[in-house]
Amino acid sequence: MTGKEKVQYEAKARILKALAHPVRLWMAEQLAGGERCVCEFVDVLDLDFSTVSKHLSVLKQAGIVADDKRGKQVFYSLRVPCILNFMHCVEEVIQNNSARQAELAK
Amino acid sequence: MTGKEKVQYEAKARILKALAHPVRLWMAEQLAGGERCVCEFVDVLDLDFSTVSKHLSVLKQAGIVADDKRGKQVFYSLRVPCILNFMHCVEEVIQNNSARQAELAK
DNA sequence: TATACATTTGGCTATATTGCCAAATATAAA
DNA sequence: TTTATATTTGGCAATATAGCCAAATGTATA
Repeated sequence: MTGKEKVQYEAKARILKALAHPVRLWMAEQLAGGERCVCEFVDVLDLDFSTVSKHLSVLKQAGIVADDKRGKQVFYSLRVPCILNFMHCVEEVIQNNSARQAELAK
Repeated sequence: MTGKEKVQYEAKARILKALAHPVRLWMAEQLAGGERCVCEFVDVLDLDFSTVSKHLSVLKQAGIVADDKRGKQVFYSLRVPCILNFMHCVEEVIQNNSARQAELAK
């Protein structure tokens, strides 16, 4: 792995890492259905307001979501919908894993 | 987020997390070109043998790669090539981020 | 059998992440 | 202007991750 490659893969990994948390992943998928304000997530997520805000901040830093302040609220939206295509693949991995588990159990 | 959803998103996040490291991401892409033994990665990666082995173990646990012991060597291969499709999207995020940075700098 | 080679495992330290609380900030309403 | 609401920020403790070393395991070769 060359020095240039290293930098590139660190950048890619940063983006994956931003998505690699159950709450952030769920939020990203929710945003595919349209923008949401922080409070809407807090209502559903049984997490501290500050925790939700920080998760969204991680997604924002990574460039995955955009924020838009309107009045007292901040609305977040998905900047890169292609993110979601990947989820099919992740689900495929999970299914393969289950199938293999079942095979081993036989 | 319901209890069932929570479990599902934890599973998805585990898979993303396995990929969310520059070395593991790079190795996964390398494996798209065909199987490699641990020592081949060690030669290129300036990391301890045990570190490389553990990274591959993380990918294996996640179901992303398969291992095959032949003689003294263990060969790893990519179980789920669709993983790589996602990289285009990640690169798109990176490009958007650069473009936005450039716009802000103006 | 003894030895060398390829890999994994256990253990340790350093660092990063998560989530809560309290405090700060910003904006609208009274 | 005071107050309430929405959000962010700073800081802390608990937990997870990364990478090294040393030791254990498994397999081929001498």
